[in-house]
Amino acid sequence: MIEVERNVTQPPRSRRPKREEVRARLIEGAMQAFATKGFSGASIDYICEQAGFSRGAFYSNFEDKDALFFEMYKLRTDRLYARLNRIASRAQKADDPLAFLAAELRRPDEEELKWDILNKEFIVHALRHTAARERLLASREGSKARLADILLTLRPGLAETPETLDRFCRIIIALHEGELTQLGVDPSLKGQNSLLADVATWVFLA
Amino acid sequence: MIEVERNVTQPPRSRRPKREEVRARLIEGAMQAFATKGFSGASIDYICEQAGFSRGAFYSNFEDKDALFFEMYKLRTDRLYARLNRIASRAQKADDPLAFLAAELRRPDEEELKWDILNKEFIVHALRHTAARERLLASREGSKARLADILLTLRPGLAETPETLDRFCRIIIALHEGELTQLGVDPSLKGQNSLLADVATWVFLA
DNA sequence: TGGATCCAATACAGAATTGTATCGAAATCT
DNA sequence: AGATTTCGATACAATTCTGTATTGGATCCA
Repeated sequence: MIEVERNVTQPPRSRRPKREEVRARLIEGAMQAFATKGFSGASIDYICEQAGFSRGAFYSNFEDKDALFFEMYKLRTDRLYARLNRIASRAQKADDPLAFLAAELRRPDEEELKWDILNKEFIVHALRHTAARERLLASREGSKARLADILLTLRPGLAETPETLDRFCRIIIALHEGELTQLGVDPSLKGQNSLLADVATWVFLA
Repeated sequence: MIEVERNVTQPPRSRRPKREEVRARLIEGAMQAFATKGFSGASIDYICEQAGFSRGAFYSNFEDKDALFFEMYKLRTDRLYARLNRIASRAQKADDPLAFLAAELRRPDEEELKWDILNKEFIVHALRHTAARERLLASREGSKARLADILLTLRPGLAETPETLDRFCRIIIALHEGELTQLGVDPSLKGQNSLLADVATWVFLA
């Protein structure tokens, strides 16, 4: 085997990734690994392989697999929040904000479906570990609050009945997650309309 | 150590459990094990421990962990079907069949919540393994069909629009599963009314 | 430039897990 | 009863996984 010659003219561009990048790539690799093998099924070795590092990098950056799992979930949550905020700001300007919201929440990106596996993975994990469950609960309460904000911009009247508002949020979340499950199990449903949209129109009519 | 004396008068009652019982107890133990540790997290050793047998019993009765997992899920499905059939027959006689159905589906038995973990566990597993996904899909189509039967006894008119009927079923399932998730993550919700009931009344009003 | 520091890679020990081979007691058959 | 079959328990070998200790090259600083 002949070694590929290095480009000598170029400055010795940092051949070692920054620590932050190593962390980020490990988290990315963990997403991949957990999505394909599940939390317990993904060995630390396998995660590192996905990320292109050795276990040394892992143990230098994380306490153990749990820690990495939590960081991964946190990242996922941050992105979800960002997305919700984006939707909120755009929904205000939309012609029919309601339809816009339903369509937007539905959008079954491949990316979204992959994340949904991670979401479910974290949920089953949380159902077994109290610490994780409390984190999950807090995170979900955060999402719900953001969703409530969105609803309030659409129907300001709901502010008077926080009880009902909360119920609406829970219904939307339940429908959304339930629909994602169905889509995951039966990909042929992708073409259909969103269940959420159906119910939303009915409910708001009533 | 002094050996405990045996009761000599009693007939030598069969000291070895029947094969069928061994199988059943292993499956029961697997439910326990998968619910507490997850599929990959539950070692065969641990499963056998829960069931009170050694690995010899396991390998004598099942090919591997996957096989046991499928059998367990099958059992779960059978029980769910039985429950749905029971609900169906009782719903027909109820004063307000609709409310009855919602209340019945909701009922957050401890047992039901524990099964829900197994359900989710199987779902995440199925999202990763095509063979499992197809089994799961078939099983869920079965449940949906049974649910459709129930709805038809309540609203015979729906038979004319199978499209809508299917949609109703999917909505109910999505709401139900979504609500179980919320209950699992936040047990303090147990006191509240069923989301399903709310939506059901609204929808059927419309 | 030279030394100190950082940090991912590697080596290693210990534990856990899986699957198979074997054993022996119990059940069944003749 | 004696022989045979059944089947769960045990022993064992091979593999995998985890966590720690060590190493060596890259980076930073003076």
